[in-house]
Amino acid sequence: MALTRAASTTSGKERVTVPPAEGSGAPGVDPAQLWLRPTEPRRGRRPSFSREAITAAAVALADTEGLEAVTMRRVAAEIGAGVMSLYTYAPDKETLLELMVDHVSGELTVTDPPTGDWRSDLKTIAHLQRAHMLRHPWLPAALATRRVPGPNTLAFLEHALAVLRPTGLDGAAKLEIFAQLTAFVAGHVGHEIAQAAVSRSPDRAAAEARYLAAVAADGHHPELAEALAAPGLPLTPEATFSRFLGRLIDGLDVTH
Amino acid sequence: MALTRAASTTSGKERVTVPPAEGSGAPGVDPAQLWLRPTEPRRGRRPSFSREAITAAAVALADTEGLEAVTMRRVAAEIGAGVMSLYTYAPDKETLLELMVDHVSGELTVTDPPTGDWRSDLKTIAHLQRAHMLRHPWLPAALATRRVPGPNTLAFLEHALAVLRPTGLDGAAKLEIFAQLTAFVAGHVGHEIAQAAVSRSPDRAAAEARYLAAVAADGHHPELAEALAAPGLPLTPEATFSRFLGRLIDGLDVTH
DNA sequence: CTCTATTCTCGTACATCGTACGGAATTGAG
DNA sequence: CTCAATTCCGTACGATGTACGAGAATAGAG
Repeated sequence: MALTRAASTTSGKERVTVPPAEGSGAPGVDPAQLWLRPTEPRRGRRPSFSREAITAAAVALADTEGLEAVTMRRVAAEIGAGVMSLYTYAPDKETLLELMVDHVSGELTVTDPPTGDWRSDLKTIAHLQRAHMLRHPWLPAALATRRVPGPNTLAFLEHALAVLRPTGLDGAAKLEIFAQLTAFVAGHVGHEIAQAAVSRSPDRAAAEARYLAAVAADGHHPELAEALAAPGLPLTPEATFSRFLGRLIDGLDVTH
Repeated sequence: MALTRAASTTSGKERVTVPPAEGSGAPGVDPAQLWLRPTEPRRGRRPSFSREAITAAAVALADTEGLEAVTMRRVAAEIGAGVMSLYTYAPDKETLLELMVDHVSGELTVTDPPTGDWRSDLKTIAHLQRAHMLRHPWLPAALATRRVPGPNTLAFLEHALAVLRPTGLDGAAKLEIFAQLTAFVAGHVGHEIAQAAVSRSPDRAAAEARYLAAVAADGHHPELAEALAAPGLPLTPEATFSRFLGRLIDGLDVTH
C-alpha cells in the first residue's frame, strides 16, 4: 500500500538518506502500463490468450500449490501457451503478481453501505480481509511487495474511506489507517498460516517446543519462562484475531 | 515471530484446513541445529571461517547493496571462501537469513530497566525498532519469513515482556502484543522505505501521481478524490509514525 | 488480389541462482 | 604411522526470469 499524497515524503530540500532496500533504484511497475492501458488498435494477429485467463491461472496455481509454484513456465503450461507468450500480456513476473493481487481483490465486493458506526464497520472490513487472505494464503506474502493499487483494490479502498468519513480525519490519516489495518490483518494471517504449517508437521512443532523449553529453562529468560508456563486457555486463531482487532480499533484515538 | 505456546493452535480434534502457504509442508529451519548446537568436538581440520564472519559479511552486503545482493556466491567472495564452504556453517540460505536477523538484533541492547509506565516504555521500544530497521532496510522484508527467534531476539523479547508486566496480561497476550508491535513497526518502516525509493526516481513518482490523479478524476472514487485533494500538512515519516504509534498504544485496552 | 505494417506466438539461449556430490586437504586420537 | 573426523571447494545440475528474433496471423492500402 503505497498510497500517500505525492509530495508528502520529500518536501523541498529534505533529503531522504535511506540506503537501498529490496527493490532499491529499480523503477518497479509502471501504473499506467498496468492499469490504464486502453484497448489497443485492432490490427495484427488476434490474441490467443488474455490477461484475465493468465491471471486466473496464476491465482489458481498459487491457491492450490503455493506462491512458489507460480513460475512463468508453470503458468504458461497451465493455459497451454508458450512461456514467452506471457510477456505479451505482462511485462514481467512482478507485474503478474500485482495482477493476481488485484484479481482476487475482486472477491472483496462490499454490498452494505457504511452504518455510521465506523469502528464496527472497520471490524467488518478486517474480518472480510482475514477470510479473504485465508482463502488465498499467498496474499500476505504478496502484499508485502505490492506497489500500485488496481481497480478492485481501489473499489475496496473507496468503501473503507466512506466508512471512515464519520471520524472527521483528514485524507492522509484515513489512507494511513486503511493501510495499517490491511498490514495488521496481513501480518496476523501470515502468522496464523505459518503456525498452522508448523503444527501440521509434528516433528517440526515438537522441535520448536523443545527449543523454547530449553530457552525458558536456561535461567536467563525468567519473563519468557513465566509467559510460556502460564496456563491461559488455548484460543482459536479467530478469537485471538478478534481480541486484537478490538484492542486496536476500539482504542483508535481520533481526536488528534 | 512464531511465538505461541506449543499446543495453542491445534487442540484435540480441531483440524486446521488452511491450504499450503509460502513454505507449506517444508520443515523450514530446525531451531536446535541453529541456536543450540554445542561447541563441536575438536577433531579434524581447523575451521578457516566462522558463522560470525559469514553472517557479518552477509549483513554488510545487505546493508549496502540490498537483500537481493546477498547470494551465496557474493557472501563467499566477500570473505574469500569458496561458495560451498558456507554450507559448513549454515545448512542453507534461509538459515543464513535467520542468522543475519538475529545478528543485527544484537544492536538492540536495552540498558534502561522498565520505568513502570508500560505505554511509554512500549513506545520507546517501538522507536528503537524503527531506528534499527531504518539502519537495516532489508529487515522488514526478512522479518516476514522469520521463524525461530535467536538469542539476541530473545533478549530483546525478555525486555519487552518485563515492560509489559504491569499490564497484568497473561503470557500469551504479552507475546502477541510484542509480535504485533514488531509487525506494525516492520510494516510501517517497510512503507517508509518503499516510499523513499519511489521518491528517489522522479519519473516513477510522477507516474504514480499521474495515475492516482487519473483515478481520482474518473468520478467513481469520490472519497479517494477528496482524500487526495485535501490539504493536510506534509508530515515527516517520523511524525506519522509517532502519531500512529500513539493511537495504537494509548488505546490498547488491557482490561480484557 | 497483393503488399506491407502490425501484432501475437514461442523455440532457443543465456546469466544467475541454490545446492548435491565427491575428492583433496588438514587435523587429533589410537 | 594409521585412521576417522572435519573442513574446503571445484564441478555440475536443475530451475528460474527473460532477451532475442524468426515465423505466423491479421488488417488496411493499393
